Amino acid sequence: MAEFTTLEHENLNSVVYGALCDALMQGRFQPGDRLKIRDLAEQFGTSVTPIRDAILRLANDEAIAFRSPRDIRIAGLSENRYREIRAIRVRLEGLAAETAAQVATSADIQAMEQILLENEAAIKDGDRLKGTQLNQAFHFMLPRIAGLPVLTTILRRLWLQMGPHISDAYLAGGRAMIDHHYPVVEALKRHDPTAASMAIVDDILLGGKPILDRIGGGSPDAQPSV
Amino acid sequence: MAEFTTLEHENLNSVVYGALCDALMQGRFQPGDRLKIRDLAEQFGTSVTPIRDAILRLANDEAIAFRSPRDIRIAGLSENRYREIRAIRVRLEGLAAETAAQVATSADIQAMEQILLENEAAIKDGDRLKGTQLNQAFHFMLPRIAGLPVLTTILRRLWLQMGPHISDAYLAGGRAMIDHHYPVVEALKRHDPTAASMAIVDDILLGGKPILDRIGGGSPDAQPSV
DNA sequence: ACGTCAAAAAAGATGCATCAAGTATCTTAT
DNA sequence: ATAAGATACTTGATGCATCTTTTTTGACGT
Repeated sequence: MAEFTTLEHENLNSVVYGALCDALMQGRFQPGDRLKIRDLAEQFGTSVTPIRDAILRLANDEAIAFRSPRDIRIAGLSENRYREIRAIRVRLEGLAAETAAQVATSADIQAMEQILLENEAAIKDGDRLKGTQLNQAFHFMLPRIAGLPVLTTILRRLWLQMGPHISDAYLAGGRAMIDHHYPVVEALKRHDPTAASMAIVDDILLGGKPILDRIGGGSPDAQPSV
Repeated sequence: MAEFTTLEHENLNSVVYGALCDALMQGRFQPGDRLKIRDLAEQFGTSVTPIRDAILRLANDEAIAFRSPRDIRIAGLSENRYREIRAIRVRLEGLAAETAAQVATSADIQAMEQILLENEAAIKDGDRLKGTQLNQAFHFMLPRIAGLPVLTTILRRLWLQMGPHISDAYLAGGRAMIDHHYPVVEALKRHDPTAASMAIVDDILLGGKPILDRIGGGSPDAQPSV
């Protein structure tokens, strides 16, 4: 029974949701920023209904929070919560990398190398926005190659929560973000699941260090769960 | 700045969402069942707005799908998708079990044993609904003990998708579901993270076998990702 | 200047009317 | 009797009015 192909009916609410997701992932919102339904409705040129729909979905994603009944804001991110998200990403992106290493085609690998190339250019140009986008594109390539749509959705949601918190810390890390990407591609080339997993874990933990430093006090990773 | 306590403003939409979530988790919907906003509005005694809000959230959770522009139905679950969900659960509940084993108090363990006790009784009574609920309660206890709220949310969403598909298969497995729970508690008692993780993985893979048999053809687990 | 409090403005929640598009039913001609 | 076309109905999407509560603002007193 069943197996519905999720054909996206481009509702207005989906359009608004997509636009807000992009904005969140690109760091165009700051934590604590307030969202007003009527203001957004005016910006998007719609009534308040599709905006409310999109806001509700984002709240369901825990990307935005209702601080009080009439106060919608970009959600905060405590150090503990960020550590939890990181631990989850380690497990899930590890799974994605393992699976991807087993099934990656040469076209897949070429696509990843293309992203790395463009990412280098973005870093050289100091294009913060493009760098952020390409970093995300790299990470989302793994579950896509692995053919894991559920995992992709989960990661997208986690990134929605991280988005407003990584923008400032991104450039602070310099090349730290992209340096760890090369071993991932190498492992995929060799079809080595274990190496691919270890490489992406390194990227999450080491490359993500500046983010943690910004959110928390930058204390050593004493947490057992990694 | 930041760190908003997610205080649930008991909106009507939250009430409806919670009720529908419960219904889904308890297997009170069948895959392909159609949902009608106006009908639900009448059942809940509200206008259509809070119902739409709740439906939209469930669609965002991918628990329900819009088959066509005016046709809302309980989502289907392909064998591949179920396998993916299972692989994700293995990783995430494994993480939860490891962490829980490190921090579990005697009160935590007592609570888990209490669930097992009630679950035994439910099986003896042939109370399918209660058995399903207690099985879920057991699984959600681990991330709760571990103090991993993000992980809890992810698992809840996965269960929302599985709910309509496990009800029938539950009793078919007989005691298979609860048998694998005891080693988990034993591992928690010994504060043995590895054993706890392995035990819960066993439960997911072996205890969940009848579900896979029902959804797919019950073919051997040839998939690499487990 | 600063804090307090009340009036005014704002804002999300809810309900409802209407729209467009699909579905079912009925009519009518063959 | 059947099938094609027309009509009526269903249904989610969208827009909007209103309600209640919150938030803001500004006057006032200290």
